Amino acid sequence: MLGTLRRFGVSSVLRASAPRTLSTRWASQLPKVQALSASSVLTRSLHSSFPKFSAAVAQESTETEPSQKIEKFAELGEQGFIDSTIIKNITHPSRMNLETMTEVQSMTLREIVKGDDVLAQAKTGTGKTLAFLLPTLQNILNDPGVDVSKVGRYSRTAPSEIRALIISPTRELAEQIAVEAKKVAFGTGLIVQTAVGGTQKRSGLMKIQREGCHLLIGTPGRLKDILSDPWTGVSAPKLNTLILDEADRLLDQGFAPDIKEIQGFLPDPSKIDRQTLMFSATVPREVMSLVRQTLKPGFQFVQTVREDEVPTHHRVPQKVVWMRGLENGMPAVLEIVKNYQARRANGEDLRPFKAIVYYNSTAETKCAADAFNNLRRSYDVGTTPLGELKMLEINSRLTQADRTRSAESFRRSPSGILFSSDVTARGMDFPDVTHVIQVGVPRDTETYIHRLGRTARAGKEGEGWLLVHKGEDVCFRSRLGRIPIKEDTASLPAAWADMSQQATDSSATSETVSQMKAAMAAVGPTHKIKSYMGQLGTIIGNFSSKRFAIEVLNKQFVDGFGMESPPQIAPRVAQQMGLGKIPGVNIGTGSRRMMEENDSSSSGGFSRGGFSRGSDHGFSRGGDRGSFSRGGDRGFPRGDRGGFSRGGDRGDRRGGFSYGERRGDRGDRGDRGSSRGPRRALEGLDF
DNA sequence: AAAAAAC
Repeated sequence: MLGTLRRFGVSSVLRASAPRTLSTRWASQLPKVQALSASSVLTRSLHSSFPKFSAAVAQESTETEPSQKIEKFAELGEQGFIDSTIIKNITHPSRMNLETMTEVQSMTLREIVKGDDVLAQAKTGTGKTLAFLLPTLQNILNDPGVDVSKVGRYSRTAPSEIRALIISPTRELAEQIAVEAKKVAFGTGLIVQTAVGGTQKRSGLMKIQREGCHLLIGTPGRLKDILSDPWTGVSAPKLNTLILDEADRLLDQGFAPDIKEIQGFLPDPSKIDRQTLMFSATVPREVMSLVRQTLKPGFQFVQTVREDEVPTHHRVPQKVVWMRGLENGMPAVLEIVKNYQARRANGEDLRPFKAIVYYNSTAETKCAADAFNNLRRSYDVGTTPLGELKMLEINSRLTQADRTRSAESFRRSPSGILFSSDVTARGMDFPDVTHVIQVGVPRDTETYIHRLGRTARAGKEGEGWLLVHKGEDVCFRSRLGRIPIKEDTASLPAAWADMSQQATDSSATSETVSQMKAAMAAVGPTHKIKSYMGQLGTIIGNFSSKRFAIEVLNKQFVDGFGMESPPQIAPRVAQQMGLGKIPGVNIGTGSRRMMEENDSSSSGGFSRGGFSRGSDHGFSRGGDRGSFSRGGDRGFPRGDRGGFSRGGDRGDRRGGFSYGERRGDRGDRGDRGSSRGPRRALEGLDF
């Protein structure tokens, strides 16, 4: 277990009398406040798992000015505290061109150089990456065992010289961190390498073997792969620093086992003392016990987010718009674009429109990207406000090459729209994003916060939009009730248009709706079916009843996608989801066949409503991998899908009687009478 | 049937 790896750290004295059972291991320690340094900033040494601990330290003055001393990078060099080459890389105008440290950077620097374990929470876009890279690279330089000298132009570093490992939840984020690390390390002789999935394993390994490695950055799967394989020659016998970026994500259900396994491949911390660093903008209370088990007792908890504050930016106006139907989502997005472009054309001093549109499933991103591409083609490219916008798409079902291309293209582009799944939700730094638009209630509070954080970075402005079906208002309130989101009932009439009717007037909104309808009609039927099924999986519990949810999805399929009738759901799937007796559910196996036929005759055959055919590359191929459970349930007895449901949210348990019941929202509901307390803490403070 | 992440 994670905890055992940490038990022999610095505080082994404290550990000696601790009970060995997991549940009580840390509970015997007393709370202790170590530092409370600024009105808006907290640093604490955590020893406690006692609830209500935060009350003891909540003595900061309520309002304002960050009394934290402003620190310059240059001073760190003058003091001889940080290597002069590193400082030059950071400060030189032709390089990173940074002058002053951000709060999180200056609050964690000395702790990390000292060797303490640190959990740091700071808002999105405030320089967390540099906060852990700078001291970590300095620590490697300080290590007397590290030789950065060269023979000619060749490094003498071996692949077994890895001193620090950084784990990231996504490939693109790992690459982004590596780019920044190489900038900081330039000219120091320190070697930075990456290990992520979707790339040639062999060539990556050869590069590490040839050049050596001090700092390795990667994603869980590939790291596990190469560290567990003795043939790779890549090992980390001298590793003394482990960094979890987006730590709460890496410690949640999906990733924790991988992280645990990776820790098992690292040197025994009782033999080689290891520093562990965790960074994130969100630290929900659910992960705190895992944090405590993974960090040394007495670790520093640095927060630059005030206790009573939700970790979103006050700079970002956030709006929620209620939609009449799910089919109104795309017209509403189009209306946001048009409204903004009209204001720009009117002479308002606005930056070029650069937006990320988030969906909860990959298939939705595909449908939206295809539809907007259809629409864009119908404009005269480059001459109209919409035609000049680049339409891009990114999700995990694309090939890695396409993912990289989209991300790079969006990063470089001054304007455009990126239709994205949650691959880009965390950590990604696309410069100058003006809008973050989220369609549908995000799966949890943290997801909302991180997506929103793709805008208003590094002191810039931005705006946040959330488009939600009116029937999801209860779900919205329970999941996002504490976030300062304002209702906007005026800006987007397209969100409330009745799309079952052909518009008779000639208003701008009617035009927007009919344009979008035509563009959606031309999207391939396979994508529409997958979108329906994808949404089925994510939103059914958001509505007050399954019947209601099905009705809403069917309406989108017909009135929005322009399809004849709702897609067929396989009987077994329907039963699994407790949809067997729900009115409106179209039970049958026709959808699969339809998609397979459509996929195999790849160049169409379906009418595409006057638009040129959208490119199908990548998606349909990848789509076969996991969706629609082809062979996915082989080996499981019927009705037991091996941990498919998280427990408690399957409606079919009670013989299909599920009408009116609602899913538990992963415990963040507050009306369940559970012993977990009223709700999870956004700030991670009131644990 | 629903993000992500290894071949």
